[in-house]
Amino acid sequence: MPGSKNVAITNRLLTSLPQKTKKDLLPYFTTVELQFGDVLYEAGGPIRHVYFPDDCLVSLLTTVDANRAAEVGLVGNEGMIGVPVALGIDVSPFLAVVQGRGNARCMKTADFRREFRNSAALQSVLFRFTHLLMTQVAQTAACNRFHVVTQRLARWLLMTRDRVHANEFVLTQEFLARMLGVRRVGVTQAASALQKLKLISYTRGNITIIDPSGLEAAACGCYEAVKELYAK
Amino acid sequence: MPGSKNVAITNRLLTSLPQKTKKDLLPYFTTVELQFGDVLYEAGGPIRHVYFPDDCLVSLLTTVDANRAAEVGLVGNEGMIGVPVALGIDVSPFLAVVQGRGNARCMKTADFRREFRNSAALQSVLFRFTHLLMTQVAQTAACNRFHVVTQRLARWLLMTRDRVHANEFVLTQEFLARMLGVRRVGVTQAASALQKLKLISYTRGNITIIDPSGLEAAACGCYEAVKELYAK
DNA sequence: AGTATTGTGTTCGCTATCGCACACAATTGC
DNA sequence: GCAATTGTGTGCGATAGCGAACACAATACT
Repeated sequence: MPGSKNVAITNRLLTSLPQKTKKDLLPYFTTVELQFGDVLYEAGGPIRHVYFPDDCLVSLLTTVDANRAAEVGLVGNEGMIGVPVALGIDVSPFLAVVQGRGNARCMKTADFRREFRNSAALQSVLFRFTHLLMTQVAQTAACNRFHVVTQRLARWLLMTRDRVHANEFVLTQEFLARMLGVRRVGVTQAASALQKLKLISYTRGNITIIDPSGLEAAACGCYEAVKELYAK
Repeated sequence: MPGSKNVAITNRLLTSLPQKTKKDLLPYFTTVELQFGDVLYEAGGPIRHVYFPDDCLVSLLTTVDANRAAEVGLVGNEGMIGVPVALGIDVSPFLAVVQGRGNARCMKTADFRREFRNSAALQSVLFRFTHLLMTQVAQTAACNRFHVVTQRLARWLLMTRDRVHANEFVLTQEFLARMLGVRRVGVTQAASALQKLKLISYTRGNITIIDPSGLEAAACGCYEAVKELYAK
């Protein structure tokens, strides 16, 4: 944990806080650079720290057995990792894995809990985010039920785009398969279909969104449904 | 809303509250008898009241389009309908439909919000339930992804059993199909398979669980995973 | 009693996805 | 520079679930 404290905070939950609240919190934060694949919480494991992403991206996965898991939530700088703490719980139901490397503000759970109790502003912001996350998870449940891989892949790419604020990101089909809970081959086929439509292009370990609005059309309505809620 | 105020409260969130908190709340409650099919909230609609089921059962559905929806949560007397209110939101992301008739305690959202602010005990209990609901929804997302209809049906029957505290309930395959987000025929086949295994039996509009533990074995692990969490 | 409605069972062809296996290309490490 | 590893493409048969259509049984209506 390098002591680089003077980098600007871009996490939107934090920036939306009143100055005073932010000042109170700052002393407890450390800045960490999260790496691709870092596991922040195991499923059913303790929540020792909470994280506010600045420019990294974290996936929340629910596991059904040893080698099967599906992403149920995706959190970037619009949110926080460790929502259960806001609800008084310090065990994570999810496996939280870093999907896009970058910085995050990190705080010990105990410190956060104490500050949280004392700040109505912080509570308000976090409860709102908790609600959004719940909605996102629920939409994913329905989406998993009804939509085909190509649509879900398109949705996933768009969600990621919104959170990393870039049209290009580094990830393998193998990884995508894990997130979507499908075979790697399924991703190859879906991605290849999207590429044929000139919506995306990809090379080894790298995907670029060429036509965002076209991709939206190829995605299921779940993307827009959730996006609209986040917009508020 | 008949003024039958002197029926014993059996909702477990309410019974777990300290006497004083309960006393404070009571004046604001009315007892309502919810009927099968009653819509408590539309998806995206206002939350005008919150409900604490005594012996009714409510399904939370996420819709993906006009005629497709899937159940993402099931709430009986262990919970509350209107969780977003605890998070400061008064719009429901879910369609909330009464699935099993019975009584519930009902309170105006505004009254509840006020009492909620003033009671740490109430907050604690409800935040814990919010967390459980989040977990349940997430498990459903993964379950929808990986498990076959027969397993999901078994899971659903067991979850319902736990919430109505009975082995027999009134519901049609058509209804089950809506909840699980599959064709009615899919339910017929799954139910018929379970019946052949002597785990359940059913007649027109009526299902009986014959062998609960056998049914657990036929269900996916999602059932137990969530049940264990609720047990605490 | 007779009719309409509702609930359940069955069949048909079709598609998405699965699991598996193998080929090949690009990158990494020595 | 060569071998090992990693990422992607393709083909195979199998299967779960889909949409649609139809048959029949039980209940409700009048």
